[in-house]
Amino acid sequence: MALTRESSAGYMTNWAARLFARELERQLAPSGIAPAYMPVLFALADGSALTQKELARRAAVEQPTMAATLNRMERDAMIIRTRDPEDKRSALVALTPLAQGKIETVERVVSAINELALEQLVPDERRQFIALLGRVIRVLEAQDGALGN
Amino acid sequence: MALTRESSAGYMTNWAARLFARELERQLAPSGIAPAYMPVLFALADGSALTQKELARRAAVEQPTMAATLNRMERDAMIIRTRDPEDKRSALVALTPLAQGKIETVERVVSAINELALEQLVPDERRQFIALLGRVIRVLEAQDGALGN
DNA sequence: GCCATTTACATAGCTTGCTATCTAAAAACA
DNA sequence: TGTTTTTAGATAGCAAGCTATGTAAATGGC
Repeated sequence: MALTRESSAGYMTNWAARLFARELERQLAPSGIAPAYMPVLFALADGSALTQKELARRAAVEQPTMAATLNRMERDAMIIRTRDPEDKRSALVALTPLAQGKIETVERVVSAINELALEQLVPDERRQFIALLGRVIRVLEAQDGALGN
Repeated sequence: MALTRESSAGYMTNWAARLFARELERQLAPSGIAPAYMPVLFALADGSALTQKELARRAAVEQPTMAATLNRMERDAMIIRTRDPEDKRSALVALTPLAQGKIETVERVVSAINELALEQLVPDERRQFIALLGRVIRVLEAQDGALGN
């Protein structure tokens, strides 16, 4: 079978992800929230404080990626890092009131974009889409875990 | 309804795309081909020469992104740019024999990764997955086109 | 024929991802 | 106790995406 971009799951997934990111960035811009801040925002929304390592795990990104994201969030006054007295290597990250105050807006934006993206799909197809993505992710995660890191 | 990453189409799509990219990079590394080179490789595989603008359109990336990709490909001796005598603003891009010689390998790698990613899905589900991605892309592209550029 | 507009590309600057590698603290163990 | 190993983060360096903006060539009116 012909290998066209339209029939390559990887190419299509990358393409869709870039379109999601563009739209998200556009809609989040006024709030001062960048897309990469979102997993951190949601993880700490309940007022808890977590380590960088735990945040990286939840966002499914590598440690240096999370370090850079937290640096930008700190610059933008979205988080504060406090040295962990129990373990001097690590810091506990918590949201500032500024960030707390933006969570609802972010949730609305995310819902709106998901709604837009899926607007041509009936409820059953939406569930299917999410479920299929989940199954693809599980396979690729297993592969990723199998070789190193 | 709860807004968890597992139920956000955007988050899941981004996650899947990153996993695809990691695996692709790993498997393409020995060949010296970076993932972003692929759309260029396939567009020029027949020996034709295209402008940067046309390559950007086919890869669905912005012009400066394609410019940077072509710079890296030139550095890696994958393409040659020849000034277009008809239009002194533009250059025609063609693959070098080095790049031509890698196309088959790249095709094999792409097929293998798509096969891996979809290995848990039956043929019908695979078609569904690609089709749903296509419909999501179409909606987001329309939105993107509607506001500027 | 000349000026205004459009077009093709270049460049600057930023985000978000990655790998590889370093440092310092904590934990394990001999 | 002292040494080795593991763990948490930091840092360097690169890829690949984006927007905004600049420049030079081509095009389109008038």
